[in-house]
Amino acid sequence: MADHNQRADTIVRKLRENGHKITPQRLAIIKILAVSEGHPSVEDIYEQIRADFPTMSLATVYRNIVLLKSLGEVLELGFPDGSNRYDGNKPAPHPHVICIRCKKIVDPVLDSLDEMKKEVALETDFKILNHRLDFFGICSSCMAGKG
Amino acid sequence: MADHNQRADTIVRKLRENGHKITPQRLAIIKILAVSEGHPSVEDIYEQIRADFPTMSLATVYRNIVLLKSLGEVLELGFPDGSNRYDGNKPAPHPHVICIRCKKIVDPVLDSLDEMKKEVALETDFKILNHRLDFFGICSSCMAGKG
DNA sequence: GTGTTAAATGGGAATAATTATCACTTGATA
DNA sequence: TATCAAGTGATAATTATTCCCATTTAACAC
Repeated sequence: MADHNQRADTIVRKLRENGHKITPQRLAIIKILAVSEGHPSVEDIYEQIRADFPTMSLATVYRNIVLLKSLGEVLELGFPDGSNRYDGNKPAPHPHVICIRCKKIVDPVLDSLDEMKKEVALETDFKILNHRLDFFGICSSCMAGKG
Repeated sequence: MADHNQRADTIVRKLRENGHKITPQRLAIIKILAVSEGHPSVEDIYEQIRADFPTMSLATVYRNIVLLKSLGEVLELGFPDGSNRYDGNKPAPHPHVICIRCKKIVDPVLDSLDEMKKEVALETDFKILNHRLDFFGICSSCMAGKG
Protein backbone atom coordinates (compact mmCIF):
# COMPACT_ATOMS: atom_id res chain seq x y z
CA MET A 1 0.00 0.00 0.00
CA ALA A 2 2.73 2.42 0.99
CA ASP A 3 4.61 1.16 -2.03
CA HIS A 4 1.70 1.94 -4.26
CA ASN A 5 1.28 5.45 -2.95
CA GLN A 6 4.98 5.94 -3.42
CA ARG A 7 4.70 4.71 -6.98
CA ALA A 8 1.79 7.06 -7.68
CA ASP A 9 3.78 9.94 -6.20
CA THR A 10 6.70 9.15 -8.46
CA ILE A 11 4.45 9.32 -11.50
CA VAL A 12 2.86 12.57 -10.33
CA ARG A 13 6.26 14.12 -9.75
CA LYS A 14 7.40 13.08 -13.22
CA LEU A 15 4.29 14.67 -14.73
CA ARG A 16 4.85 17.94 -12.89
CA GLU A 17 8.49 17.99 -13.94
CA ASN A 18 7.34 17.79 -17.53
CA GLY A 19 4.80 20.57 -17.15
CA HIS A 20 1.62 18.52 -17.02
CA LYS A 21 -1.35 19.35 -14.85
CA ILE A 22 -2.65 16.98 -12.24
CA THR A 23 -6.38 16.65 -12.80
CA PRO A 24 -8.66 14.48 -10.68
CA GLN A 25 -9.27 12.20 -13.67
CA ARG A 26 -5.56 11.86 -14.30
CA LEU A 27 -4.88 11.13 -10.67
CA ALA A 28 -7.55 8.45 -10.59
CA ILE A 29 -5.98 6.74 -13.59
CA ILE A 30 -2.53 6.94 -12.05
CA LYS A 31 -3.72 5.44 -8.79
CA ILE A 32 -5.19 2.45 -10.55
CA LEU A 33 -2.10 1.95 -12.67
CA ALA A 34 0.19 2.28 -9.68
CA VAL A 35 -1.58 -0.59 -7.99
CA SER A 36 -2.00 -2.61 -11.19
CA GLU A 37 -1.38 -6.06 -9.72
CA GLY A 38 -3.98 -7.22 -12.18
CA HIS A 39 -2.54 -5.54 -15.28
CA PRO A 40 -5.74 -3.65 -16.08
CA SER A 41 -7.05 -2.93 -19.55
CA VAL A 42 -8.25 0.49 -20.67
CA GLU A 43 -11.80 -0.71 -20.23
CA ASP A 44 -11.03 -1.91 -16.70
CA ILE A 45 -9.65 1.47 -15.75
CA TYR A 46 -12.55 3.28 -17.36
CA GLU A 47 -15.23 1.23 -15.63
CA GLN A 48 -13.52 1.39 -12.29
CA ILE A 49 -13.30 5.17 -12.35
CA ARG A 50 -16.72 5.69 -13.81
CA ALA A 51 -18.23 4.07 -10.74
CA ASP A 52 -17.65 7.20 -8.69
CA PHE A 53 -16.84 9.64 -11.50
CA PRO A 54 -19.70 9.21 -13.95
CA THR A 55 -18.57 11.77 -16.50
CA MET A 56 -15.21 10.14 -17.08
CA SER A 57 -14.48 9.72 -20.77
CA LEU A 58 -12.79 6.78 -22.44
CA ALA A 59 -10.76 9.24 -24.49
CA THR A 60 -9.26 10.59 -21.28
CA VAL A 61 -8.09 7.15 -20.27
CA TYR A 62 -6.48 6.62 -23.64
CA ARG A 63 -4.89 10.05 -23.64
CA ASN A 64 -3.37 9.58 -20.23
CA ILE A 65 -2.02 6.17 -21.04
CA VAL A 66 -0.34 7.52 -24.15
CA LEU A 67 1.18 10.28 -22.05
CA LEU A 68 2.39 7.93 -19.32
CA LYS A 69 3.83 5.56 -21.89
CA SER A 70 5.74 8.41 -23.48
CA LEU A 71 7.21 9.28 -20.11
CA GLY A 72 8.17 5.66 -19.57
CA GLU A 73 5.96 5.34 -16.52
CA VAL A 74 3.65 2.69 -17.89
CA LEU A 75 4.38 -0.50 -19.79
CA GLU A 76 1.95 -1.65 -22.44
CA LEU A 77 1.44 -5.39 -22.67
CA GLY A 78 0.18 -6.19 -26.15
CA PHE A 79 -1.28 -9.64 -26.50
CA PRO A 80 -1.37 -11.79 -29.61
CA ASP A 81 -5.15 -11.42 -29.82
CA GLY A 82 -4.69 -7.66 -30.11
CA SER A 83 -5.82 -6.74 -26.63
CA ASN A 84 -3.73 -4.46 -24.47
CA ARG A 85 -3.16 -4.37 -20.75
CA TYR A 86 -1.01 -2.05 -18.69
CA ASP A 87 1.55 -2.18 -15.94
CA GLY A 88 2.23 1.08 -14.15
CA ASN A 89 3.91 -0.62 -11.29
CA LYS A 90 6.99 -1.95 -13.02
CA PRO A 91 7.29 0.07 -16.24
CA ALA A 92 10.61 -1.32 -17.49
CA PRO A 93 10.29 -4.19 -19.96
CA HIS A 94 10.30 -7.52 -18.21
CA PRO A 95 9.30 -11.05 -19.12
CA HIS A 96 5.79 -12.37 -18.50
CA VAL A 97 4.38 -15.83 -18.14
CA ILE A 98 0.75 -15.88 -19.16
CA CYS A 99 -1.83 -18.57 -18.54
CA ILE A 100 -3.92 -18.93 -21.69
CA ARG A 101 -6.81 -20.38 -19.67
CA CYS A 102 -7.29 -18.00 -16.76
CA LYS A 103 -5.23 -15.09 -18.15
CA LYS A 104 -3.14 -14.89 -15.02
CA ILE A 105 0.19 -13.13 -15.52
CA VAL A 106 3.32 -13.97 -13.55
CA ASP A 107 6.64 -12.15 -13.65
CA PRO A 108 9.49 -14.66 -13.64
CA VAL A 109 13.03 -13.79 -12.67
CA LEU A 110 15.36 -14.40 -15.61
CA ASP A 111 18.90 -13.26 -15.03
CA SER A 112 20.10 -14.60 -18.35
CA LEU A 113 18.09 -12.05 -20.31
CA ASP A 114 20.68 -9.28 -20.10
CA GLU A 115 23.28 -11.68 -21.38
CA MET A 116 21.00 -12.59 -24.25
CA LYS A 117 20.51 -8.95 -25.16
CA LYS A 118 24.24 -8.46 -25.49
CA GLU A 119 24.52 -11.64 -27.53
CA VAL A 120 21.85 -10.38 -29.94
CA ALA A 121 23.45 -6.96 -30.28
CA LEU A 122 26.74 -8.58 -31.11
CA GLU A 123 25.33 -11.04 -33.59
CA THR A 124 23.02 -8.68 -35.50
CA ASP A 125 24.92 -5.44 -35.16
CA PHE A 126 21.76 -3.70 -33.93
CA LYS A 127 21.65 -1.16 -31.15
CA ILE A 128 19.04 -2.85 -28.95
CA LEU A 129 16.69 -0.39 -27.26
CA ASN A 130 13.84 -2.48 -26.09
CA HIS A 131 12.53 -6.02 -25.98
CA ARG A 132 9.54 -8.13 -25.26
CA LEU A 133 9.55 -11.63 -23.88
CA ASP A 134 6.38 -13.54 -23.10
CA PHE A 135 5.79 -17.17 -22.39
CA PHE A 136 2.33 -18.63 -22.92
CA GLY A 137 1.15 -21.75 -21.20
CA ILE A 138 -1.09 -23.20 -18.55
CA CYS A 139 -0.64 -22.47 -14.87
CA SER A 140 -0.52 -25.19 -12.26
CA SER A 141 -3.98 -24.54 -10.87
CA CYS A 142 -5.59 -24.63 -14.30
CA MET A 143 -3.64 -27.79 -15.00
CA ALA A 144 -4.96 -29.32 -11.78
CA GLY A 145 -8.28 -29.28 -13.53
CA LYS A 146 -10.18 -26.59 -11.68
CA GLY A 147 -10.38 -24.62 -14.96
CA MET B 1 13.66 -21.05 -54.75
CA ALA B 2 13.39 -24.84 -54.63
CA ASP B 3 13.07 -24.44 -50.90
CA HIS B 4 10.16 -22.10 -51.35
CA ASN B 5 8.32 -24.40 -53.70
CA GLN B 6 8.92 -27.18 -51.24
CA ARG B 7 7.54 -25.07 -48.47
CA ALA B 8 4.45 -24.18 -50.50
CA ASP B 9 3.94 -27.85 -51.29
CA THR B 10 4.11 -28.73 -47.63
CA ILE B 11 1.39 -26.23 -46.87
CA VAL B 12 -0.77 -27.46 -49.74
CA ARG B 13 -0.40 -31.03 -48.56
CA LYS B 14 -1.38 -30.07 -45.04
CA LEU B 15 -4.47 -28.31 -46.38
CA ARG B 16 -5.52 -31.33 -48.43
CA GLU B 17 -4.97 -33.63 -45.47
CA ASN B 18 -7.40 -31.50 -43.53
CA GLY B 19 -10.00 -31.51 -46.25
CA HIS B 20 -9.53 -28.01 -47.62
CA LYS B 21 -9.79 -27.09 -51.26
CA ILE B 22 -6.94 -25.56 -53.18
CA THR B 23 -8.29 -22.51 -54.96
CA PRO B 24 -6.21 -20.19 -57.14
CA GLN B 25 -6.60 -17.41 -54.60
CA ARG B 26 -5.50 -19.66 -51.77
CA LEU B 27 -2.54 -20.89 -53.73
CA ALA B 28 -1.44 -17.35 -54.54
CA ILE B 29 -1.53 -16.46 -50.83
CA ILE B 30 0.41 -19.57 -49.92
CA LYS B 31 3.09 -18.86 -52.49
CA ILE B 32 3.68 -15.39 -51.14
CA LEU B 33 3.78 -16.62 -47.56
CA ALA B 34 6.11 -19.45 -48.45
CA VAL B 35 8.64 -16.98 -49.80
CA SER B 36 8.01 -14.41 -47.09
CA GLU B 37 11.56 -13.20 -46.65
CA GLY B 38 10.03 -9.80 -46.07
CA HIS B 39 7.42 -10.84 -43.51
CA PRO B 40 4.48 -9.43 -45.49
CA SER B 41 1.42 -7.79 -44.03
CA VAL B 42 -2.11 -8.67 -45.06
CA GLU B 43 -2.17 -5.53 -47.16
CA ASP B 44 1.11 -6.50 -48.85
CA ILE B 45 -0.28 -9.88 -49.79
CA TYR B 46 -3.54 -8.38 -50.99
CA GLU B 47 -1.89 -5.76 -53.22
CA GLN B 48 0.60 -8.20 -54.62
CA ILE B 49 -2.06 -10.66 -55.70
CA ARG B 50 -4.48 -8.04 -56.91
CA ALA B 51 -1.94 -6.98 -59.51
CA ASP B 52 -2.74 -10.00 -61.67
CA PHE B 53 -5.93 -11.15 -59.94
CA PRO B 54 -8.07 -8.03 -59.77
CA THR B 55 -11.10 -9.55 -58.09
CA MET B 56 -9.17 -10.76 -55.07
CA SER B 57 -10.87 -9.78 -51.84
CA LEU B 58 -9.19 -8.66 -48.63
CA ALA B 59 -11.55 -10.94 -46.73
CA THR B 60 -10.09 -13.91 -48.55
CA VAL B 61 -6.59 -12.99 -47.44
CA TYR B 62 -7.74 -12.72 -43.84
CA ARG B 63 -9.69 -15.97 -44.02
CA ASN B 64 -6.76 -17.88 -45.39
CA ILE B 65 -4.35 -16.50 -42.87
CA VAL B 66 -6.66 -17.51 -40.05
CA LEU B 67 -6.84 -20.98 -41.54
CA LEU B 68 -3.08 -21.31 -42.00
CA LYS B 69 -2.45 -20.04 -38.49
CA SER B 70 -4.83 -22.64 -37.10
CA LEU B 71 -2.91 -25.34 -38.95
CA GLY B 72 0.35 -23.99 -37.55
CA GLU B 73 1.69 -23.20 -41.00
CA VAL B 74 1.98 -19.47 -40.54
CA LEU B 75 3.38 -17.42 -37.68
CA GLU B 76 1.76 -14.11 -36.86
CA LEU B 77 4.13 -11.36 -35.77
CA GLY B 78 2.14 -8.88 -33.74
CA PHE B 79 3.86 -5.55 -33.25
CA PRO B 80 3.43 -3.14 -30.37
CA ASP B 81 1.74 -0.62 -32.65
CA GLY B 82 -0.93 -3.18 -33.39
CA SER B 83 0.16 -4.05 -36.90
CA ASN B 84 0.61 -7.65 -37.94
CA ARG B 85 3.00 -9.30 -40.32
CA TYR B 86 3.33 -12.97 -41.26
CA ASP B 87 5.96 -15.61 -41.65
CA GLY B 88 4.95 -18.70 -43.58
CA ASN B 89 8.48 -19.77 -44.09
CA LYS B 90 9.44 -20.60 -40.54
CA PRO B 91 6.15 -21.02 -38.68
CA ALA B 92 7.55 -22.12 -35.33
CA PRO B 93 8.01 -19.32 -32.79
CA HIS B 94 11.45 -17.80 -33.02
CA PRO B 95 13.06 -14.58 -31.83
CA HIS B 96 13.10 -11.46 -33.98
CA VAL B 97 15.24 -8.37 -34.03
CA ILE B 98 13.31 -5.43 -35.45
CA CYS B 99 14.64 -2.08 -36.61
CA ILE B 100 12.23 0.59 -35.45
CA ARG B 101 13.39 2.94 -38.21
CA CYS B 102 13.28 0.88 -41.40
CA LYS B 103 11.15 -2.00 -40.03
CA LYS B 104 13.66 -4.59 -41.15
CA ILE B 105 13.34 -7.91 -39.32
CA VAL B 106 16.26 -10.22 -38.64
CA ASP B 107 16.13 -13.70 -37.13
CA PRO B 108 18.99 -14.13 -34.66
CA VAL B 109 20.25 -17.49 -33.53
CA LEU B 110 19.78 -17.85 -29.78
CA ASP B 111 20.63 -21.24 -28.44
CA SER B 112 20.03 -20.21 -24.87
CA LEU B 113 16.29 -19.80 -25.41
CA ASP B 114 15.42 -23.45 -24.88
CA GLU B 115 17.32 -23.37 -21.65
CA MET B 116 15.38 -20.30 -20.60
CA LYS B 117 12.09 -21.96 -21.37
CA LYS B 118 12.94 -24.82 -19.04
CA GLU B 119 14.05 -22.38 -16.37
CA VAL B 120 10.73 -20.53 -16.57
CA ALA B 121 8.71 -23.73 -16.45
CA LEU B 122 10.58 -24.78 -13.34
CA GLU B 123 10.31 -21.45 -11.60
CA THR B 124 6.64 -20.71 -12.30
CA ASP B 125 5.25 -24.23 -12.42
CA PHE B 126 3.58 -23.47 -15.75
CA LYS B 127 3.37 -25.84 -18.67
CA ILE B 128 4.93 -23.59 -21.33
CA LEU B 129 3.32 -24.02 -24.75
CA ASN B 130 4.45 -21.01 -26.68
CA HIS B 131 6.54 -17.91 -26.43
CA ARG B 132 7.39 -14.66 -28.09
CA LEU B 133 10.72 -12.89 -28.00
CA ASP B 134 11.36 -9.69 -29.89
CA PHE B 135 14.15 -7.20 -29.65
CA PHE B 136 13.60 -3.67 -30.87
CA GLY B 137 16.39 -1.38 -31.88
CA ILE B 138 18.19 0.30 -34.73
CA CYS B 139 20.03 -1.61 -37.41
CA SER B 140 23.57 -0.78 -38.41
CA SER B 141 22.66 0.82 -41.74
CA CYS B 142 20.08 3.10 -40.13
CA MET B 143 22.61 3.91 -37.45
CA ALA B 144 25.12 4.84 -40.14
CA GLY B 145 22.79 7.70 -40.85
CA LYS B 146 21.34 6.78 -44.20
CA GLY B 147 17.85 6.75 -42.55
C1' DG C 1 -9.17 35.41 -3.62
C1' DT C 2 -9.43 36.78 -8.81
C1' DG C 3 -7.90 36.75 -13.51
C1' DT C 4 -5.39 34.62 -17.15
C1' DT C 5 -4.07 31.01 -20.11
C1' DA C 6 -2.50 26.84 -21.86
C1' DA C 7 -3.59 22.24 -21.00
C1' DA C 8 -7.07 18.85 -20.20
C1' DT C 9 -11.63 16.97 -20.60
C1' DG C 10 -16.17 14.96 -22.49
C1' DG C 11 -18.69 13.19 -25.93
C1' DG C 12 -19.29 12.06 -30.27
C1' DA C 13 -17.44 11.57 -34.95
C1' DA C 14 -13.73 9.58 -37.63
C1' DT C 15 -10.45 6.01 -38.60
C1' DA C 16 -8.36 1.57 -39.11
C1' DA C 17 -8.09 -3.23 -38.77
C1' DT C 18 -10.52 -7.25 -38.63
C1' DT C 19 -14.58 -10.27 -38.76
C1' DA C 20 -19.32 -11.48 -40.19
C1' DT C 21 -22.83 -12.02 -43.65
C1' DC C 22 -24.78 -13.90 -47.65
C1' DA C 23 -25.64 -14.68 -52.49
C1' DC C 24 -22.93 -16.65 -55.88
C1' DT C 25 -19.06 -19.58 -57.67
C1' DT C 26 -16.08 -23.50 -57.89
C1' DG C 27 -12.79 -27.49 -56.61
C1' DA C 28 -13.05 -32.19 -55.56
C1' DT C 29 -15.17 -36.39 -55.91
C1' DA C 30 -18.22 -39.91 -57.92
C1' DT D 1 -20.86 -33.91 -66.04
C1' DA D 2 -23.53 -33.43 -61.85
C1' DT D 3 -23.38 -32.59 -57.09
C1' DC D 4 -22.52 -29.99 -53.07
C1' DA D 5 -19.80 -28.46 -49.32
C1' DA D 6 -16.34 -25.20 -49.14
C1' DG D 7 -14.61 -20.92 -50.75
C1' DT D 8 -15.05 -16.28 -52.60
C1' DG D 9 -16.26 -11.23 -53.28
C1' DA D 10 -18.42 -7.26 -51.88
C1' DT D 11 -19.99 -4.95 -48.34
C1' DA D 12 -21.84 -4.31 -43.68
C1' DA D 13 -20.78 -4.77 -38.86
C1' DT D 14 -17.72 -4.68 -35.15
C1' DT D 15 -14.00 -3.30 -32.20
C1' DA D 16 -10.31 -0.59 -30.52
C1' DT D 17 -8.31 3.62 -30.80
C1' DT D 18 -7.64 8.40 -32.13
C1' DC D 19 -9.36 12.88 -33.55
C1' DC D 20 -11.97 17.06 -33.01
C1' DC D 21 -13.70 20.98 -30.80
C1' DA D 22 -16.42 23.51 -27.59
C1' DT D 23 -16.15 23.82 -22.71
C1' DT D 24 -13.75 23.40 -18.30
C1' DT D 25 -10.02 23.78 -15.12
C1' DA D 26 -5.20 23.50 -12.83
C1' DA D 27 -1.42 26.30 -12.14
C1' DC D 28 0.52 30.53 -11.61
C1' DA D 29 0.84 35.63 -10.90
C1' DC D 30 -0.89 39.34 -8.78
